Amino acid sequence: MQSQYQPARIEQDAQQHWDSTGAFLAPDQPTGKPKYYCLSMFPYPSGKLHMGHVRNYTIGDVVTRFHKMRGYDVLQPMGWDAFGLPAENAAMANGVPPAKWTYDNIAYMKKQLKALGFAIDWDREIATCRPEYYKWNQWLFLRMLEKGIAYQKTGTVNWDPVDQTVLANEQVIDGRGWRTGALVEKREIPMYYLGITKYAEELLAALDTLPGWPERVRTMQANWIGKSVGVKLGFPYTLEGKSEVLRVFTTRADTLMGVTFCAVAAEHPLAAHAAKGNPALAAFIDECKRGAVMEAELATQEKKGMATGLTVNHPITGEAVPVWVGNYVLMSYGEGAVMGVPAHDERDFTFAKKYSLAIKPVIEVGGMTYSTEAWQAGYSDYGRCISSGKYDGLDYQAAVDAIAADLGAKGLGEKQTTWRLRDWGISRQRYWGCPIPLIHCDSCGVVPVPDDQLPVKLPEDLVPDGTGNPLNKHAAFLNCACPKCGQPAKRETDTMDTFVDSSWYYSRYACPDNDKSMVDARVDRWLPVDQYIGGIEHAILHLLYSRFWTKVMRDLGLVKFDEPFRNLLTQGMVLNEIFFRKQGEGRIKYFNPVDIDIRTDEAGKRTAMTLHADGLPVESAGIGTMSKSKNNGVDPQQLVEEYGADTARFFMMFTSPPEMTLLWSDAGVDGSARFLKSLWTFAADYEQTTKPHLAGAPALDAGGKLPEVLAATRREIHQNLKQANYDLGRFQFNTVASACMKMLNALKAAPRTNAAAHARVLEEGLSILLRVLSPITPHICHQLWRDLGLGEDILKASWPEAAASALVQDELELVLQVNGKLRGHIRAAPTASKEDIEALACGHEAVVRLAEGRPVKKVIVVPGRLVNVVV
RNA sequence: GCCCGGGUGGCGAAAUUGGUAGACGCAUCAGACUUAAAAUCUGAAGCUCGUAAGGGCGUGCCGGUUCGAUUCCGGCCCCGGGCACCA
Repeated sequence: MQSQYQPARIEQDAQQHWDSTGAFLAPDQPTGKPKYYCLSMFPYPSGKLHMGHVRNYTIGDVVTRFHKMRGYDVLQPMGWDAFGLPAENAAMANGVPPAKWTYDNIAYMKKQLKALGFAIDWDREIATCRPEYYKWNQWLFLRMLEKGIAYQKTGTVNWDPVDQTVLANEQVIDGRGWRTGALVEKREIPMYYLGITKYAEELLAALDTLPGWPERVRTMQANWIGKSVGVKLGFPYTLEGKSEVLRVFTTRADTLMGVTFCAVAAEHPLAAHAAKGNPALAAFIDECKRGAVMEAELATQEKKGMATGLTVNHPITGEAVPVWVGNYVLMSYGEGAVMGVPAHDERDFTFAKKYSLAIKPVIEVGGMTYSTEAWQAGYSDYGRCISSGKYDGLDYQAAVDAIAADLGAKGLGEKQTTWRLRDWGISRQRYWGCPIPLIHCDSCGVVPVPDDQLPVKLPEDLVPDGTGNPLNKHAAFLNCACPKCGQPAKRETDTMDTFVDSSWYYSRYACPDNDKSMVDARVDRWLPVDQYIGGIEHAILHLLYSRFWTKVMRDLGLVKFDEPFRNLLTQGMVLNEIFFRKQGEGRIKYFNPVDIDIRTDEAGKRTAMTLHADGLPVESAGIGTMSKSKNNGVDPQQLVEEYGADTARFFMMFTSPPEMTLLWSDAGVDGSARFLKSLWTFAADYEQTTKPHLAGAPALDAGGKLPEVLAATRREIHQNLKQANYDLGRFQFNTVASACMKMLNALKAAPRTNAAAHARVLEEGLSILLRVLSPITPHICHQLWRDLGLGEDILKASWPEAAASALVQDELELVLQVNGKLRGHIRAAPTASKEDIEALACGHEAVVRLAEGRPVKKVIVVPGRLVNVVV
C-alpha cells in the first residue's frame, strides 16, 4: 500500500468504484431487506455549494451509509429546487436567461456534490424547472380546483410604482424598492389560494403522531396554526336607520364587562364608512394602508389609532362604546375588529393610555386589586369577575359560558374556533416559475387547461428587465385558443410559489421517469421518508405545506400515507458575517466575507473593514445565515481541493453537533486533516511491521487472557465503540468523530510487549475504527479496508458492536466528595457493597482531615460514580 | 412586537436520567529532531492566590430548590431562526 495519504487519488478511485458497481442505486423491487428513505432538503441551484449544503448533505450521507451497513435498502436521492427569484436577478445582472443560468449552476453544483462522495442514487435526479416535473404541479392544481381546494380571491402585494412591478418582501428595504428606491405601495390584486385552513384541525392534531420530530418544530407549527377557542361577540349599532352588528372575536369573553372601546382594521367596512366626510380619518386610513405587507413590520410599528366618531352598543349593558380605527388590528385575522379591554390586555392598555380611553378592571386574581397607572405582569391572567353585575364571582370558564349563553339568546354571541393559519396564496407575478394552467376567455371566463394539453410549458429563453413579468409581453405564450369556445384567449401569466414545487418532490423521487402519472406504486415502497434532514429555517412553511400537500394527495387517492416525514432532523444554520454598502435610498450591495479585509488593534478590537478590491470601507450587518441574497456563503471548493473531501466532511461533522447553529470558521480544519493523515500512516505502519505477527496468533476471546496493558487498550476501543453507537443513534456525530480519534490514540499507545497479542488487538481495533469512521470519511476507509486485507468492500461489512467481555473491569475509581466538593478518589471492586464503600470513604484521609472531628451526618453513594460525605 | 432555539476556557466543543465541569480537537507555550524552516514527536495549560503542598472562584446575569445544579424552577440580558412573495 501507499505509505503516504493521497486524498485526491484515493477519493477518485473510491468514487469510481461506487459508480461502476452501482453501489448507491436503490432497488425498486423488494430484496427482503427493510427499506430506509433518507432525504436531505434539495438545494436551490444558486451557483456554488456553500458550507450549509456540505453540512446538510454530510449529515444525510452519514445516516445513509450507517443504515446501509446495518442492512437496509437505502434510498438517498438528490434534485434541484430550480425555480425562483435569484435566477431572475442573475438574468437581469448578466443578460442571460434564467434557464441557462440555472442549468449551468446545476451542472457545476452536481460536480461538487459528486466530488464530496455522497452515496446518492443519481438515476433519480429531478429538477423542478423541467416540464416533466412541473406538469404534475399543474395537474394537481387542476384537481384542487375541481375539489374547491384551489380558489380565487384578492390578496395584498408590494407594488413598486417606478418599475411597475410586484416586489417580494425581500426586495423591500426600509419601505423602498430595492432597485428603484421608490416608496413601496400596497396593492390588491386577484390571486389563487389553496385552502390549507380546511386541513387546520388535522395538521394540528397529527403533530402528536410525529414523535420523530423535534419538539420545538412541533411547537412552532402548533403556534403557527394557532387554534384559539373563544366567542364571536356582536356589538349592535344603527347606521343610516338600519340595524347592524359589529362582530369581534375574543378568547377573553370573561372580560366583556371591561370593554371601553372597539377597534377595527383600516380595511374594515365600518372604517371606510366613517371616513366619508371625515378627511382626517380618511388620511389616517390611507396611511395605514400604505407601507409594507410584512407582519414583522406591522407588529413593530408604533400603535396608532383614530376615533371614527361612531359608537356601538355594549351587548350586555347597552352602553355606548366608541369605535376606533387601529393600525394594529389585522383584517386577515378573526373579524378584522377587536374589543378593547385595557385593564386586562397589555396592548389595549397601551392604546388606552395613549388616547386617554377609560380603563375598567373587571377581573381579580387571588384577591388582588390592581391599580391601572402602569401595566403589571399578571393583569392579563385568568381570575374571577368583579364589577361585572350578575357575573361577579365567576371564574374564567363559567363567565365565558354564561356570557356566551346570554348573548347567544340575543343572536349576539356564539362560541367559535379561530385559526391564525391563513390560506396559502400561490400566485406570483414572476416569470421563472411553474405556469398556473388557466386561460382567460372573454366569453367563458376563467377556463382550466385540459389535462391532455399539460404541461403548459414555460418559454426558457426570456430575459426579464425588472419591469413586470416578461410573460405578459411574450405573444407566443400569452395568446391561445379558449379550450371551451375556441375563440382567441389569453393565458394566465402568474406562476406558482416555489413552495409548491418543494411540497411533493420527495414522492417524485420514487418514480421520476413516469410520464403517465404523478406517482405510482413505487411510492408505496419508499414513502414515507424515514429520515428528513434540513435547515431549521424550514420548520414552519416548507414542512407545513408539504404536510398539507400530502393530505390533499391522500384524499385524492394518490398516496396511502398521512404524513410525509416520519423523522426529522433540523440542522443548525451555518452563519457568517454580512458586509454591505448602502447605495442610495433602499438600495444595498452585499460583499462576500472572503473579499473583506479586517484590521484589528493590539487588543484584538476591530479598527477597519474594507473591500479588498477598492480598499474602501464597508459596513457589517451582523451575523446571518449563509445565503445568496446576503452574499455571505463560503464555497467549500477550496477546502476540498486543499485537503480532500474526507477532511472537509470530517471537519464539518467534528466541529459541532448537527442541530447546533454554527458560526463559520475553518480554524481547526488542520486538526481533522492531521487525524486522517495520522490514521493512514498508522495503518501503513501496521501493515508493514505488525500485521505479519498475526500469523499463528490466537484469536481474541479464544481462551487465554490478554496481558492487562493490552486488555486496557482493547477496553478503550470497545468503550469508544459503545459510545459511538450510542451517539450515532442520537445523531450526535461530533462525538462519533471524537470517539474515532480516541480509538486511534489508544491504538497508537498500545504497548508492543507481546507481538502476537498486540497484532490481534490492533487488527480488531483498526477493523472497528474503520467501520465506525466510514460513514463520515468513506474514501479513506474504503481504501484502508482493502489495503489491510480486512475485506473486499467496507460498505458490505457488518456494523460492529461492543463486546461485553472486552468491557469488564476489575476495579472502579469512585469520586469522593465532602459536602458536595471533590476531595479525592477511592478505588473499589465493581461488586463492592454500599457499606464497604461508605466505610472506605469515611476512613479516607481527606474526609478525616476536613471533618475536623464533626460527626458524619449522611453518606450518599451513587453506584459506580461517587460518594458524597456530608459532615 | 409575537413564536421557537441558543449562551460552558483564547477558540470549536464534551458532560447519556440532578452526580468528577472542560473529554476530543484548534490556537498557544516549552522541549526533542533539524544547519534552518516545515513536518513530526513529547509535555504544559480554566481563572486566581501560593515556591510548593494546598486553597478560593468558575457553565450569560440575578434569585430559588437540593447532600450535590451546565442540567430543575422563577425573573432578566444578549445572540440566532421564523413571521406567510428569499429559499
